Amino acid sequence: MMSDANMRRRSRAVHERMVGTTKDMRHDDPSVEIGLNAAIVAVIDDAPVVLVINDESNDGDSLPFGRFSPLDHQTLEIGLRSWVEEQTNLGLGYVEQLYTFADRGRHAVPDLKDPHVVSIGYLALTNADKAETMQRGTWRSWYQFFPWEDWRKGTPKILEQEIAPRLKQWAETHAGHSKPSQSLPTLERIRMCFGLDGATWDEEKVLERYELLYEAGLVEEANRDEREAASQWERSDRFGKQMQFDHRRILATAISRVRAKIKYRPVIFELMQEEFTLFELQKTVEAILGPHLHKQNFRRLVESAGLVEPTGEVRTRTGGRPAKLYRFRRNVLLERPAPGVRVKHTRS
Amino acid sequence: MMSDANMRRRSRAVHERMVGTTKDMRHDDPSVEIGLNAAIVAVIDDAPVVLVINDESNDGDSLPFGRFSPLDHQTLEIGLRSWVEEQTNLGLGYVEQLYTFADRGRHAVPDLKDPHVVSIGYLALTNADKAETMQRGTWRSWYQFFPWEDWRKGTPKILEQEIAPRLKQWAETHAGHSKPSQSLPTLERIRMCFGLDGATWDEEKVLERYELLYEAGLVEEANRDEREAASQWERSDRFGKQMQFDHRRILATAISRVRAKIKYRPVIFELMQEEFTLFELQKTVEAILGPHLHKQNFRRLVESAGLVEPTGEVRTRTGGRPAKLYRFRRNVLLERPAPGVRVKHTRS
DNA sequence: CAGGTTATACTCATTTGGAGTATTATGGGT
DNA sequence: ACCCATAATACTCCAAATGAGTATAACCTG
Repeated sequence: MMSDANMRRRSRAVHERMVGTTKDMRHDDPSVEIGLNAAIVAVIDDAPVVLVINDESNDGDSLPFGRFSPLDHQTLEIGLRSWVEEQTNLGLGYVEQLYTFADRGRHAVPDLKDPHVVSIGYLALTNADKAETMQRGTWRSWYQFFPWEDWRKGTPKILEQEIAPRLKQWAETHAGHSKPSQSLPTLERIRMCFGLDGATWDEEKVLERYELLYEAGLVEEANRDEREAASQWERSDRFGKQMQFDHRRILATAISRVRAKIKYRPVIFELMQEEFTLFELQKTVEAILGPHLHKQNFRRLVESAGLVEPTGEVRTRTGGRPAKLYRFRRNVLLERPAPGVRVKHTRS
Repeated sequence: MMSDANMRRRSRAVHERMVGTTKDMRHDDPSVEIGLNAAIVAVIDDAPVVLVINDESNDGDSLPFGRFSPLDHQTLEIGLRSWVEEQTNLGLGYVEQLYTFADRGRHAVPDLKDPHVVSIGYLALTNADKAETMQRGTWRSWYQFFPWEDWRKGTPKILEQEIAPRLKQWAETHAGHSKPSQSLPTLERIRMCFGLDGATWDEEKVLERYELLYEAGLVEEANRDEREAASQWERSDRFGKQMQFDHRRILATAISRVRAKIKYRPVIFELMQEEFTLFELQKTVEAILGPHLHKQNFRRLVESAGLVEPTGEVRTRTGGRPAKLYRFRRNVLLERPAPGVRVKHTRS
């Protein structure tokens, strides 16, 4: 138990310790601001979409973002929910923290008189129902920002035609320039990230792929941040639409996270309406992961895992035999340690 | 491409946007400080240990922590590595961000004139070799802070004797008081978290368990933070040694993360020395997860996954037949999409 | 009511994973 | 030198999980 006096003493101790550890540091730091950014994801008409704020700026869309004020909100997440609701009239259900960035010169404003921003990325999942009440902003397919992630019509053309050759060229010209922290030779990293030359495509490596393209200077943001001469590149969406600040990186992190998470937690149901057919569920999983699932086995998987239960109703006009409707069995949480849609890909 | 003028314009836009979204917020916020906290983990003599700073304070040990200064360090991680090295003379290998907390009244200092602290937790892994060069701080078994996580000698006594009855009692007296965000009834949460009444123990739920004990007021930090009357509890380590601030929560997050991660990424080798026997490897995995592995199957798993290769040498004086030495095959990273020690528990 | 279409059920071969038995190579005592 | 406790390693067995089909059922359209 701690008295107020003790409390205060502790508080001083904190300060001394923290300053003590930074004796070589400058003390006239500009104040730091906390920025919250949300990648709000839904699946609409079998397409994975993210909520973006259209901007007149020519740096592209941004994710909804705002400042966190410690005096107004008890926790980061409460702050996030509050201003998202305020801005877009969209109540968030599932929310999860992604990552905190504070890179200087990457997303912070270079003018030192401006406050330094530490930005905390969040992932939120919602469903088409709730999405309808949304006011500001636009739902945009996330493949507009990451066209190479879209395997719905087979291997994306951009991969072999643009990305692979350009990355390899870059790797050769910059041989040995790879950071020491990167233990893998650049060519191998490229191969692994993009599943080239027989390596398997790992749909979870969204962030790694974006970072690689960034390093290679292929995404618009890299040039922007480098402030290189305007001549080198025409502004182009060839490698996906750009976004403001480091928002495309945050979105990449978000996609990586959802793709990984639906495999071991039943978060996929955050994206579904209350009742759904198994095929609708499959389509939603495929929208997130890529369309590689075997229909019959998917049914078996979901049913035997006890993730769903039939409502008794059916959905007609499916084009064929009517489909039974199901709902999420919230009780799985009580039975299984880590229930998720543990899909593995088919070969074909 | 962006001119400097554009850059500046963008910078203003940022400011307006961010202020715009916070119109109802107070603007005299105290400046915010960024605190970095590191849970530096190793395995020494088959025990999982964490580096703590001994403190004269009666709030217990703390994790190494320091302030992040955006002007001195390019990124958060660079800042972290820099002061850890400075303070402990320990070079960090594997480092991974855990979570960012900014809860008011929980780890922040309550006096508003003190700066608000946003604390970012990191996990770092190192091995006994490197650990020797360490200067300040002490290696302490993490089970001192979480005795109920220690299943090395069967089900921990504290679980059935102390935790289960007290939690259930708490759940009954506080029926219906559970937060709306928690959809599960409290009793069910307790059951799931601690594997009671037939539920399976999930070694990854370290954070959930700690949070539950915190909510129930059983861990020392809860009383400290609540500033309740000193009479209710004698200061006691019954539910694990306390730590300063929210460091025990950060450590819980770290343990959860390592326990999950070794299953799908080969991070276990960060904790090993260069050469090791398969049994040493198993002991290390067990130190992290709990000792539930079947020796023969563990070998099969590790070898068939191609995670290791024999060095050709053997280790004698094992007490029996000499054991072959192995080293980590870094090439697995090039072959398998997500290699890790995918252990599942045995029944017995 | 035929034919197209989708849902659902069922089969089969293979792989994976848990559990146990058998064999081999040391070191320590006698 | 030999016995044996001990640990390492090899091998077997069976059951469950998984990938990939084929077969059947129930709707809609014309």
